[in-house]
Amino acid sequence: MTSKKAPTMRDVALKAGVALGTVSKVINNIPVSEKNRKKVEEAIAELNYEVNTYARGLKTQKSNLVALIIPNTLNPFFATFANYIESALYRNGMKMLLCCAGGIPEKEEEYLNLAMNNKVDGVIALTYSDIGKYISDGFPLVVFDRFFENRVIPRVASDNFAGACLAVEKLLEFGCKRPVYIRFHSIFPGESDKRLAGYLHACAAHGIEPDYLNMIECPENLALMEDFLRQHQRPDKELTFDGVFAHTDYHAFLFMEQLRQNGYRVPEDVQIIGFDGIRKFRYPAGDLFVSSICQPIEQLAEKCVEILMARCCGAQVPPLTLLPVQYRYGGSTREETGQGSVLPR
Amino acid sequence: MTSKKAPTMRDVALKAGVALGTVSKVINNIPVSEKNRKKVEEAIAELNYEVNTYARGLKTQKSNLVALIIPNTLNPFFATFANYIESALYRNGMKMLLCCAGGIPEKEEEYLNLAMNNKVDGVIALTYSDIGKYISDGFPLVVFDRFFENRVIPRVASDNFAGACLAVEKLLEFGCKRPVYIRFHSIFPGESDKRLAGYLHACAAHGIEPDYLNMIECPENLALMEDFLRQHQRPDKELTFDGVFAHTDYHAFLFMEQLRQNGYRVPEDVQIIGFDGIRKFRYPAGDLFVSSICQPIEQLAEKCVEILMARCCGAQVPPLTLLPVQYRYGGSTREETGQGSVLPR
DNA sequence: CTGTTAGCGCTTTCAC
DNA sequence: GTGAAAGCGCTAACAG
Repeated sequence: MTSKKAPTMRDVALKAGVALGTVSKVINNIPVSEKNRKKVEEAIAELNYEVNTYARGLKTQKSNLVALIIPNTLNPFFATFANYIESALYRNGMKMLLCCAGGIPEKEEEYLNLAMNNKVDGVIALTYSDIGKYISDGFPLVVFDRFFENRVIPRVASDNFAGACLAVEKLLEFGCKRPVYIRFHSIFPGESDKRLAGYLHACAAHGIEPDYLNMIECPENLALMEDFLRQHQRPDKELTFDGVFAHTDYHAFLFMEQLRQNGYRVPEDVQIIGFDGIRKFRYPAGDLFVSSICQPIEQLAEKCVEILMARCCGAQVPPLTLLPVQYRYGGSTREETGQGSVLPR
Repeated sequence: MTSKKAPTMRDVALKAGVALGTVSKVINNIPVSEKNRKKVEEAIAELNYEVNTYARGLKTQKSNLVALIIPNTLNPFFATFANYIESALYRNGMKMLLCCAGGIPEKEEEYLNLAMNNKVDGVIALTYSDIGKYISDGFPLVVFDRFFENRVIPRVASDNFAGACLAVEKLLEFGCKRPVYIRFHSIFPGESDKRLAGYLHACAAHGIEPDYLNMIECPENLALMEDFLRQHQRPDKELTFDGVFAHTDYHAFLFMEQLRQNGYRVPEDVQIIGFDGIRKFRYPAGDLFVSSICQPIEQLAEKCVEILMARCCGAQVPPLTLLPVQYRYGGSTREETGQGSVLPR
């Protein structure tokens, strides 16, 4: 089967006793007499014919391929995002080329080039590197979270500002008096930077003195958290804070472990809320690691695809689309109704 | 940039003042006079020329594309596998088309068809459905774990038999007297079925009466574990087992939680070893959920790609390749040297 | 509605 | 070495 040469449109035309163009029309759903359509369809079935994508692509300059650039799929957030991007693309008749660029700028550039040269119809990027310089306006690209100066690239993100406000408000609602923020941010500007603004805004709104760790994400995360902890211990070991909003679930989890190792109880002594909504073992059925402001990963992915499709059709698309986040209980807060892993819908 | 038509080989030839074929030769590294090569290379650089993959594919019937079929990337094992497949393919100059088939047999079939019709150069599949009937021998396919009757498809898997033996031996080494096995298997035959044989073998070798739960993976996992627990409680609530080898880390984790909810301590009262080596938040840096027999996911992925590449070159490849697994401490055993998340290398 | 035909951009003969 | 030319399989434009 593999060894034999695949049948071409010409073979189908011959077998059906019609012209090449007629076969093409049948395949592309262009009106053809019922009689001929039947004949062609039969011939196609008999020969097990399938269109050759190269020949078609050469002609149409369309591939029905979209490249997704993410750092990796080792991180469950990226992996989940990729999963839903693939689903959404598939529903749109597209296939996904996955690029795990993980810190290799040339690899990102290469995939961007694929789009430049019409090998893929578009690119969706969730990337932490300086992608901006490679692309021109009008390029079929949609980015998640990241902001590129002087570039008009449609962006999709969660409402990070509202999410941070929500985190603070939930902590207060559950009895915290002094919520702090532990931030480990990327060096690249993006929507997630607004978590800080949201935290500050919520503090101001509730008359709370803001207090936060503000560091660039680095391998010394743990040591920095340790320092932060020490600096907030009174001589009697009591902490000067009773609530933590962490930049991500990962940081929330690390800090929770650190607090527990130091003899503090979570959520009894300190309540913690993370950001992202990462699950144990499997999204979305698994339990959260910590109580969290959950990003609507599936909807974010769908929105990226929707916007890319619109863009490819030449439609006007909004420069920034923000999707709402949601608080969910995950064991690190004192909310007693807790239903950690209940599905979103 | 995107709006302008991409330069073709003809443009390069014109600019360089050579023939079309000469440009082609330069691009494909076929000997050409130094003078002409220079001219062509300059023209390419100036025009920012890139070969058109469709035209090339139409001619050569090669795409440098490989499809990876997995159920999804929501599960960290699959996601990690996909990540390393992508890396390995990239090192081989290939790009990865990702198909999350998740229970949609038609989707798998469709991607398999891509290979049938030379749209992709090969397929790697980690799938739990009846893929066997769609493929013929000689097809450029490599599968992970799964076994297809009457088909000669190269397979790659972990050494599940040895892994199960190792689990039992580790439990015994750490002081267990009665290790049981909790198995939730797929309905499709594969190498992971050999975990049962391994468990039985190890029991026999150490004069232990085997005792195991043997169920098909289903939504009632938890209830079945609950039943198992009840059936192994003496009237005084003491358990008739003191060690558990679980089919996967996920099942190990669920059972550990259930034991704890029932007042048993892990690892003090019961020690548990899972299978897979799933990490919290991120492979391989994150902590294990439980002590585990870890599959060498990266090496497995690399081996799949290596075999596929060999296969594509028409080389003879082994029908089954088994890679060694490794025990790692993850908190659910009484090994005291415990260094849970130390990297494999 | 149907059949014919001209390329899409490339690789690969084949003479030179 | 090099250049000319024949397609790869398809779509789309055109004449019938």
